[in-house]
Amino acid sequence: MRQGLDRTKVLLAAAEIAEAQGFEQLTLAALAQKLGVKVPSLYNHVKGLADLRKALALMAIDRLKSVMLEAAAGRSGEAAVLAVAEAYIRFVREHPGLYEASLRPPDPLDPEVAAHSEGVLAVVARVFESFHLAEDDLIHAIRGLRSLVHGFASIELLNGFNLGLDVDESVRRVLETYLRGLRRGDAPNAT
Amino acid sequence: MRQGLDRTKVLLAAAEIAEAQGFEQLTLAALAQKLGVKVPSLYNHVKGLADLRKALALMAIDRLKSVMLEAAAGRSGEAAVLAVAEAYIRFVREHPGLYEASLRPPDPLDPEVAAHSEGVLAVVARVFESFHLAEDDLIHAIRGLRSLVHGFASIELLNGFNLGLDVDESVRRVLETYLRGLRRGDAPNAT
DNA sequence: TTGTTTAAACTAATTATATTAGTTTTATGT
DNA sequence: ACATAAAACTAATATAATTAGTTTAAACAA
Repeated sequence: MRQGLDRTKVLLAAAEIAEAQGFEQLTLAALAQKLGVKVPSLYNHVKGLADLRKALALMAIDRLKSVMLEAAAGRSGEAAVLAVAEAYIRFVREHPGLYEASLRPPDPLDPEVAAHSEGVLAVVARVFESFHLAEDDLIHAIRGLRSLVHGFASIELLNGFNLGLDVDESVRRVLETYLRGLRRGDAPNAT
Repeated sequence: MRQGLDRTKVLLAAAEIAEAQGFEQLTLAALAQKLGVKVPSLYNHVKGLADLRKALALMAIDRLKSVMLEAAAGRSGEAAVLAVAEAYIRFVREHPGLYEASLRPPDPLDPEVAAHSEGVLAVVARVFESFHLAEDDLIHAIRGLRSLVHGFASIELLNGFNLGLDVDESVRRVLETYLRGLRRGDAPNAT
């Protein structure tokens, strides 16, 4: 039976499975069933599971970049940093399966994956522009913000925050704390 | 042929595979081969792959807690926080396979896993004691430090820091920035 | 020492997944 | 109407996990 599939439809269906059932549950078997097709037919559209996962990672990275860009639009300074960070965390909450796909491409060193990731980094760098940091300070600051946001989102994803305290409040506080530290000491401390 | 295996030997061999070849490569097939035994024989010692992964997660969490405790010994205040955070990051660098095992137990909500994780949290809480934070502030501060440290270590693990700048320097800077922010504003900002 | 018991290992079979090779079918365009 | 190319198929292979049931060897008791 002809289903009229193409690579895009396959990828969208894969994303739906990852979203609804988790990244681990995305198998070619599940995907073929969802599309009403036998497993080998998928090979007409993707080269295999690895190719599928890589494509999904690229899609996820691009979507993340989009929501970050939207959050940054029309804002500057600390407000922009906060908005971007919160958009990132919201994305992970709303699309846990996709986010996991973005973190686990078959080969993290793949140049194409790296290039798309750079795009996300560029947004962060842009948002820090108005801070007028020295080149090295800027890089350290970006690494810190990335760590904070990725770390927070990942722990939330793994159900790591067991205590009852409001998580959104934590996001705000933690970001404020980091920005406060940045504000009063972008130069390294003499130790 | 009798190999004289027991659960402990099986777990240690599993840890070695995870360390040397990565968490994903830890299969019952690889483990059986390493131990000179057929796959089904492993079922005399572990209930299956899920049980093996859970046991490995518990082992990893406990070892992480140990290195954190050692780092905290004899220190207090910010020095203790820094030492614990750096020990955490060092552990992830030296034992990436085990760390990944600690992050991906078959069921993250399993009570036993949760209990061991609490142990790690308790170390962080202890190290923050001398900061004399209000209860809520303490929880937010812990969440922030965890996010920062876990985020940094994970990104490093995924080869996410592509730029050439020294990563150890980043660790120091980022932690200092966070602590500085904490120092000058443990009460929430009026917004 | 001999015999019994138990745990450790085995063989055999089942299920699920991914992959490759080679074939049929169907839509499209000449 | 026919040729082509893409999309789907069947069949077969390989790897992994798991379960059931059997053999074997070590440990212990009579």
